[in-house]
Amino acid sequence: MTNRQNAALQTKRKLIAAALELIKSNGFNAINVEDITREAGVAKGTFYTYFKRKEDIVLEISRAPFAEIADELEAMRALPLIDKLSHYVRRFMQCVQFCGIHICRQWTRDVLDPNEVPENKDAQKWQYDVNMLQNILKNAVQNGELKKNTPIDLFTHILICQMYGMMTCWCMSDGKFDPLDWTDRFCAAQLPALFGPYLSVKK
Amino acid sequence: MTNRQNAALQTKRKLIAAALELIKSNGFNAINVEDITREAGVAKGTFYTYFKRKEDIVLEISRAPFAEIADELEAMRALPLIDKLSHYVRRFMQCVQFCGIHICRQWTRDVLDPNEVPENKDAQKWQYDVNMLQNILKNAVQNGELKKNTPIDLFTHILICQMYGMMTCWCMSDGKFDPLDWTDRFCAAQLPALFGPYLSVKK
Amino acid sequence: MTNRQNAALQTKRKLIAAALELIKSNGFNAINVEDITREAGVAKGTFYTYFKRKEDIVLEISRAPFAEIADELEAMRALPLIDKLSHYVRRFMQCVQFCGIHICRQWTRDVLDPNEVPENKDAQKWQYDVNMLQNILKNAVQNGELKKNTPIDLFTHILICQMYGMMTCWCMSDGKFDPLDWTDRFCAAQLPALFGPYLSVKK
Amino acid sequence: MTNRQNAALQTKRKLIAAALELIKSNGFNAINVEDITREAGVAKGTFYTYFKRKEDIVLEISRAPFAEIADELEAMRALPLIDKLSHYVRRFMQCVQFCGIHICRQWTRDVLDPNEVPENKDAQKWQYDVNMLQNILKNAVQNGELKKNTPIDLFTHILICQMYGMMTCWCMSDGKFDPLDWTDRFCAAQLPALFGPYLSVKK
DNA sequence: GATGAATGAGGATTCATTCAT
DNA sequence: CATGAATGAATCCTCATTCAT
Repeated sequence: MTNRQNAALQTKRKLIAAALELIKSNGFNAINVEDITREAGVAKGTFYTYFKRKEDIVLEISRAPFAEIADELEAMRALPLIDKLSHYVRRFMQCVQFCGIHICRQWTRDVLDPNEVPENKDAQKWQYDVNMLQNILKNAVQNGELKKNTPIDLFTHILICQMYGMMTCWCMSDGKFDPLDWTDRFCAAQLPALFGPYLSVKK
Repeated sequence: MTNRQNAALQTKRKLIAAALELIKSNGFNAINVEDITREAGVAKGTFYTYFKRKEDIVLEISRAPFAEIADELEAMRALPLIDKLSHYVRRFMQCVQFCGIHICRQWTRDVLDPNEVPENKDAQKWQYDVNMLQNILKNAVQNGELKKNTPIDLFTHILICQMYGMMTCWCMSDGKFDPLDWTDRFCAAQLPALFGPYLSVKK
Repeated sequence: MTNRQNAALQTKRKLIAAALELIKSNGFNAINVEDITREAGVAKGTFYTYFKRKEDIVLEISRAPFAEIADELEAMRALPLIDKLSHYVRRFMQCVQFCGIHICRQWTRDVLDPNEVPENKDAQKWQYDVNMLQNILKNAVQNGELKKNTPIDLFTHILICQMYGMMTCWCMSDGKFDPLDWTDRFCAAQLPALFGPYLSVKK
Repeated sequence: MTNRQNAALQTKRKLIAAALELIKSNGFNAINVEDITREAGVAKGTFYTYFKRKEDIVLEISRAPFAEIADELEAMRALPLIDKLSHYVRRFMQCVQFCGIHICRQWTRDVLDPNEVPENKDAQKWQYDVNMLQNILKNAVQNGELKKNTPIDLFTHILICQMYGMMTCWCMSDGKFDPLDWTDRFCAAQLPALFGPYLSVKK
């Protein structure tokens, strides 16, 4: 990578970091592009060197934290399924909290100009999360931890709804609903009940 | 009711009906107050006779359909708890679909001017839904259908999260996730597993 | 007309008058909508109550002066054709000068958003001018002043080109070419030469 | 010419060709410098190696085609004046059509920053065309084809206006007015009528 | 209660141009 | 000569809201 390319990468990172802080504190609508560039220490126009629209930086912000989860799962192969799922859900909700209410709210925003955004970005995030969860369960079936007749699709969607539901409750309850608090209770109450009948007997 | 009052009520209904259709089709941000009044056949200023702010009509839109659910529950007292809950969840998701993605998205919107809106309206809706569900369970305990040690609070929040989660999946999956379809599967899979241990034995 | 309608009309007139002066002095691109409204003594947004786009006021500006010419022609029925044409050309060029170089230049501007402007406004002005000239000649044939075999279409276009050509020379010569000065010389040199063979012999 | 000079010349030609096509298709305002360089296959900054301002490429585009006309006139010395003029006018209008409506419109544009453009470029083009036409007539007087009392100045301006007028009609009629079509009719109708009295008798 | 002209704050976005590499 | 990241000026237009009629 040349020096120039490196400098450009740094500029983009500064913009993302600045946007994360500002949106967490004030909300997406309450800040403008100039706020972001001022905080990042670059000129206003520089924003548009890296992002086509103001909205585009939101997805960029949440990409890095969630990407870490995937890495961690690799390291947890040996753990029992229930623990692995608990960990995944907990980490997911941590990322949600890290991003903050305002960024989560933004995920469900109107897609402003569907004509110019052929691939629906919201759908992308949803599909990405569905896939990751599905893989965890598929692997569990493959390595014999779960029985072959486990309804993977159903369980995947139950868990996704639970996670997105906690996020939405957090956003709509104005903070009354603490997602990390409930995450543990939900996992303890539901995961054994749901997966119990499909766990292979360990010797 | 005088003629004038009646005419006023009609005007308000025309505005709500116009707004529902326009927001469902185009999204809240994509339409303006003039669009609504034009569709309703009244002058722009008339909107502000009935709503203090543009945002206020959103809650008004969703009020009526959800209010019907409460009425129906009255009529279902005799049903077994699982059936009652299944019915409630299904009806809730029907209302969600009736309101449309754009209005659901609006529920999680930033509160634009917190100074002027002392009571957080988003929280109100969330609290309203929590309360209704909680009452169903409390009644079940009171009439002996559920054991006294039933973790009502936990179950209430699990169900609320499931419903809001389905709604959010619907919004974020761009239609791929069919909420009514999954509602039935979720109820069939989860309600017996969760509540089974706490149901009183019927003689 | 009610008082409110009357007040609205006055507002529109103030905007047109302000725009004429500002564009004549500085050019269309050099001024912005706020300049116009400030000069007219109204709020910025008021401009858009009367004009959909900034460009739209240009045609409005030139409408009134050219409309006067049509009225005057009525009053000149009795004059000989050559005099009538001379008068028309001269009055046309006076209107051109009245509007100023900047507004004339604007007539040939790119139509910014053809999708939203179904009827090409530039073509409208050109067609309007062609029609008026054509009518003068047609009437001359009808009342016997011109022979029936007069090539009306050719003469109409020659004259239109001459007038628009003087206008363009004025715009492109940066003032060196004086349109009114040349108008008289052109009329004196060309009108008799062109129309002479087709004028009916007077007794 | 060194290799480097040659490469530079090629780059400039690519830019001019790219700009011609893009402006013809979309108009000067609708394209930006990056469009031109992308089409030409060079970097954005390269544009400014060859042109001081975006506007400057417009005159460069039209220079080559019109320069050809001057060369052709040399070769037509022997032709009778009327034929020579007909040819000139026709070739001029061909160049106008070759450049396209958008570039012609650009010729009458506002001079954006008069302070930095001491010599008015629009005036230059107009003066250039006036001079060329004037020379044709002056030569005709010198070689005896036209009488000494021929009003050269008047005829020059009549013809210039006719040519610029056809161009403007073309631009303003949105294509309805076909300049080449009318060129022939105008020349046939006007040139003999105007110049007839001043042509020297040939033996 | 209805009207609709007037208000004016508000911000994303474009893009010509520069200049260090 | 070529590059392309960075600059930052420039402004049109929208639209929620008010209020005199």
